[in-house]
Amino acid sequence: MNIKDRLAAAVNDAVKLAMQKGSVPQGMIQEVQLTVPPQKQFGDFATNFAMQAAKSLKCNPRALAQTINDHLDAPFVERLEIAGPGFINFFLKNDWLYDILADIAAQGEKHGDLPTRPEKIQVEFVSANPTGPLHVGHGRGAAVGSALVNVLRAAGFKVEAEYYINDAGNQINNLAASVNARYLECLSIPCDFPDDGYHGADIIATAERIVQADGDKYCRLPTKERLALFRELALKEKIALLKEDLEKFNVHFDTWFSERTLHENGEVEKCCTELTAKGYMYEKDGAQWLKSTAFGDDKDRVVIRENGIPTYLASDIAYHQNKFERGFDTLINLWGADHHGYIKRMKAACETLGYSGGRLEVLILQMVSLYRDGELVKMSKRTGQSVTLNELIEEVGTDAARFFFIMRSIDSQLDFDLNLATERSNENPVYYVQYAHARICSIFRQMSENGITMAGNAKLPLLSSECEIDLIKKLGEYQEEIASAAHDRAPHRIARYVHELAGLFHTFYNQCRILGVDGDLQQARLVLVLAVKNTVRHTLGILGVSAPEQM
RNA sequence: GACCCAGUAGCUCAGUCGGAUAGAGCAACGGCCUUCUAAGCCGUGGGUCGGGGGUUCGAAUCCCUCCUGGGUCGCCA
Repeated sequence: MNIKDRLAAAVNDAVKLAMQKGSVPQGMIQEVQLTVPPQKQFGDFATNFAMQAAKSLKCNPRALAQTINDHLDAPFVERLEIAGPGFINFFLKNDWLYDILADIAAQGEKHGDLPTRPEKIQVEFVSANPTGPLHVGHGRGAAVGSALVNVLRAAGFKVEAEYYINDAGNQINNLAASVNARYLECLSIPCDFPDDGYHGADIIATAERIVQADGDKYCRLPTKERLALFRELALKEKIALLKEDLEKFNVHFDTWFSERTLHENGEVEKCCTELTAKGYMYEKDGAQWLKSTAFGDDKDRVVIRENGIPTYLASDIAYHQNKFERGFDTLINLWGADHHGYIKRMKAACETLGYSGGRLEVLILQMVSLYRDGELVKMSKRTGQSVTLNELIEEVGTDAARFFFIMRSIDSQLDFDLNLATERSNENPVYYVQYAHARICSIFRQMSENGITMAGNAKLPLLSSECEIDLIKKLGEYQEEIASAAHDRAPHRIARYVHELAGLFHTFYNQCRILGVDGDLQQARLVLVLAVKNTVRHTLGILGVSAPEQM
């Protein structure tokens, strides 16, 4: 049991004992919550329990706190103070810190991996249409999504990362038509560019590649056949590029799920039949509608159009049924802010399928705006002027881009200033963290060079200066940080945590020498430094940022 | 008209299931390299937490209302 739980239990026992003795009125009491106080002068841990309990027990909070003090049996507590309106501040004997550090040292690189949990979670993210290159908005989704997957895994969940390939529907026909137009253009054959076509330079490149490989031979095909051929060709190429770009950005998917297979396997049809049988579908104006209002949606939604072609929602319903049937307890979808209006109907759709809407969590990621030379760079695919993820990576690097994307709460819009990220990259927080790691690696390199080895029975209580204590405390908070970041689906907390940890390390490094000090102290500090190194590596692993050994 | 997100230091943002004197980075100013990486450290200044009401012992946090910015309201995906 960790120190916090032991302390909470001790407080709880003290209250119960006091109740038995009649020192406080009998009654229901809430769980004892311990927090790390905002200031050191308030101790190692604090609780507002006395103020909370005073309400239900109808007694004076400070008096209750005093009674708890009188009945407390916790030898690891050095002293406590009753402060303000009734806070209880606990000052612990330092032993607990050395226990923590010894424990962390024993875990090695596993520090941060929490015990396995039974829950299976699927995280679906990016899922950009395979009609062109990823842009910076997708990049944010990719960075945050992959970090979320990593933090959930660290927290012990069984997690699968999935990319939903929208390889059916209108946009793919538009893709084919666009490639076709560029192809004919390459061959100087007059043709009109489709109204909804994609103007990106990558489409021209695709057409040029086709011309290079096969010349004008497709001109002789009937338009319909040519389009079908180009559709497959372009799709294959675009998906390959997506995979390549994402790998380069340190984003890996366990499953690439094709929308088309849902149609081909008859899952969309099966799903509609099922919903009709359940009475959640009805006909109106020649179309088939989902009665999504039955589960909180603002209006019912068309599933099968008047022309008999299923809507995007139809495949999405079948897709989510497919996900649930694969045995996931929870589905997490990471969507762009422009899709928030889609949440209600999707949750409603899950309900019609018989799955609680609560098992589908939709995280909304706010937009990214790109600035160059102080001016907003438009990211429209249609204009072909968009800055791609690839270009961003080339300019600022994967590490900086990922760290910046993840560092912020998903609820905040992101202004990405390219000039700042490139010209002044030395001021990036990611370097600050990586530098801490590189410094540590340097220490260990010199340790080896000087023939120093780690003994294994270090006298940890020698680590008694304030900066050492602070560092150990921070390390001790890591597991909880993982758990809460996973629980709240908030990977940005890990970025902040490691930044703070790196800061405490830099302070320590400037104040305390590690190599060349007294033998026992040197050993103890090496244990501490190794623990920091392992923890930094672990966090950077979650963030998908490299941990350089030299900078 | 409805819905979602945001509004906190000069700038970019944390903190939001109520807690103590609201934090960090950048920018500004002043110090620290004969010793493990100065991409670092130490110090200083900087705030009506968008406005107004309410609940509470206690509100940046909860409720109501208004204002501003962004996003969305399709038989597109």
